[in-house]
Amino acid sequence: MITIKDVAKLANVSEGTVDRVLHNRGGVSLKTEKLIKEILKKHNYTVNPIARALSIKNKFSLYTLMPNHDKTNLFWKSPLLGVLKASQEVRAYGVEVTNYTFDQFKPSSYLNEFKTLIKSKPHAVLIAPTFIKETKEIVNELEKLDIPYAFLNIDLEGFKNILFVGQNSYAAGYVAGKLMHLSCPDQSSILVIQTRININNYYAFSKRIEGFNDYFTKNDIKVNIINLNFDNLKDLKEVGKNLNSLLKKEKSIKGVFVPSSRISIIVNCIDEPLMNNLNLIGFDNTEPNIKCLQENKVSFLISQKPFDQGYESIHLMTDFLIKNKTPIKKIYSPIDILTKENVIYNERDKSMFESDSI
Amino acid sequence: MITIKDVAKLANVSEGTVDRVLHNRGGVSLKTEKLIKEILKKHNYTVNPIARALSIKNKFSLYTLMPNHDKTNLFWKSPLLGVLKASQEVRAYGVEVTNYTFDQFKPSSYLNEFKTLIKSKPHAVLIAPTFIKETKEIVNELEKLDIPYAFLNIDLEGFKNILFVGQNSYAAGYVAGKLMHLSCPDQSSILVIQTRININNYYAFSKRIEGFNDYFTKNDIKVNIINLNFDNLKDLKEVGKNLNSLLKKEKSIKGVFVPSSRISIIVNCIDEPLMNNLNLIGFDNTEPNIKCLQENKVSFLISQKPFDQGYESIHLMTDFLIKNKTPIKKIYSPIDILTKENVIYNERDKSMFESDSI
DNA sequence: TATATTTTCGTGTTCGCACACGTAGAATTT
DNA sequence: AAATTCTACGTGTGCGAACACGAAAATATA
Repeated sequence: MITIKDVAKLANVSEGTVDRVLHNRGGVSLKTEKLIKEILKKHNYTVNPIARALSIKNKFSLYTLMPNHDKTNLFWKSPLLGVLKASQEVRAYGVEVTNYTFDQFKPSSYLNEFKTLIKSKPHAVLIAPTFIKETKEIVNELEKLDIPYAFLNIDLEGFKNILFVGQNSYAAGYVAGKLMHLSCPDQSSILVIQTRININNYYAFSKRIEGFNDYFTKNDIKVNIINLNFDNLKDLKEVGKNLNSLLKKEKSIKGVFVPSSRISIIVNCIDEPLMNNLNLIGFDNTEPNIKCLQENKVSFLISQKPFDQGYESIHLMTDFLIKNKTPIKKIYSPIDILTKENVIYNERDKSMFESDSI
Repeated sequence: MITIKDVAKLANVSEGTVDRVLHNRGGVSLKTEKLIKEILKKHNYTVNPIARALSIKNKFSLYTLMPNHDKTNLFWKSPLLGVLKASQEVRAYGVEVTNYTFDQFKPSSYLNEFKTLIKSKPHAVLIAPTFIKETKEIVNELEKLDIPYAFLNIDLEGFKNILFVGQNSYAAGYVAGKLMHLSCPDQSSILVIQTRININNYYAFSKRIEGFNDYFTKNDIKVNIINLNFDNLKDLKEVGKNLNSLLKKEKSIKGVFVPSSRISIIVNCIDEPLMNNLNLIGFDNTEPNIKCLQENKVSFLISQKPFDQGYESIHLMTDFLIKNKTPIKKIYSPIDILTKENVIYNERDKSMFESDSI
């Protein structure tokens, strides 16, 4: 591994000159520049990222803004864990990550947290743009201040975010359609359950449903899709009543598709006897969802490596900050198909935490 | 982030003393040691891994030994790419990775390459233990020289390897069984094709078949499983003749399971008209296999993130070398279910190569 | 008490890179 | 010809940790 010093010696100049060429900071005559560049190429010099990181004194601040999580709302735990893990790793590179969370059902909370956050004048921001209208306002402010921003998990279009990390919702829904088709006999009815509790990032859910439906139409498969909306998932008794009576009435329903991470809640509303001939497909590997898989209550979960989403975002943003390297604009997460049999091999948040690998 | 210098100032000692305490190298009086330890804990000091890496002069050599790849044999390309990518990253940490490959059909090649490799007295070795007998010999030598070793992709039991990174073959086969069950109507016959060309790491393949069969027996599903062996996959015409005549004769065959990465070769042997009502399931996301998926010739591929296997092994071994950190003994790769619809989102070898992220 | 031996600790250098600062000599202006 | 920029480069310092060397302090031995 050749160093700047070595190059300098070879070119008969000082290290400073080589450095100037490397960062084309000017002040080098054309011929020495050419000579140095040749030597660099010949020995294919690469910076020692370690030394570089050590010597950079600039400290960067990176702020994240995503929904919080609690018992009933576990999805956002994973991205946060990924972010935290990556934060440890990039700290030594002079990047300080600070996390803000908001109530995902309150646009005002989203906006308020942002307003607090922005006071610290961050060098970059990573947000889960849960509400469209408020995101516009936020982005406006960011662009005014010339602060680069990236989107996590939710892929809003029409913004100048430098990066999106998350799943292609349409494709994920399409895969769900295929799995549903595989699980259900022909001519079945399929129930698609939306929960208005998520009117917020409605966009992703409707894309999933669009993909789901398209699978059947594009492949010319005849099914009867029944849409069901619940305004309030908190009132589980009410939900259960409606759901069970519908299932009793429509015996042709063989599949239930829940395009959100809340399938475990739905499962708990359905009477045991009705579950027997039902194939349920949902999203996301939250703990209760995984439990449903393992107890044979859910056939498939579509997952998206949320931990990795958080983890990778931070690393890519760090690269952007310390190397001025613009990332690929969209990083699509895998569309993982989880079953009872493979779910335990899918993710390992914990082991990643034990090993503070490089 | 508190530094050694800071701690030294707080304790009224020099940096050297703090360093001695940190590495308990002795030569520090009990009371100063106690004082320093208290300060370390109070400000919860953590080493700056960057600075540490820079100052460590020890160079470690890490050797890998895995099968080579060519057009007909693509599987081992991915782990190698992962290894190469990780090698770049750990180089700055003073770990030099050198790769040796062998002909996966020649035990002698395996052994010979090892014998060349071992002459360099590596600090650690990562091998894909393709042949059991020869592996015993190799391990013997390694243990005599006190060189730690890890297994990549193939999980041989009864050895003192510090690490295994790869898939649980039994579980992967079990998942394949489930998918086959989903795809085929009840009472079908299912063809399981083994290729003796792989008698070598036969172990993994037989585990996959065991898992596959167990899925049906444990779930009380009646199928008729037909086993077929081909001694020589090179003579494709011969293979095609046998295969096609069997398929023509046994109309009940609705599924074909190939527990190796060679399903694309099998696909190319089957006559188009016979493909129609056939569900094929194979292993590994090699380029030809992916093509088969996309052309609707194969229903599912079970994959195992081979790139990541290589990538992670190197990082874990590096941790082991430079931090004396013994990794978790077995790192199981995900059992990815690939379909036409989700395959493009599954892996991104290339993008990982573009971004030389930290 | 004087000398020898440990124990305990400070100093200085090194790793590779980034960057502020300084300066010799060339080029230009007056 | 003197005074002034400019150009092109060298020097020095710092980042945080590791470690070798050796000095001072503490203890042991005579």
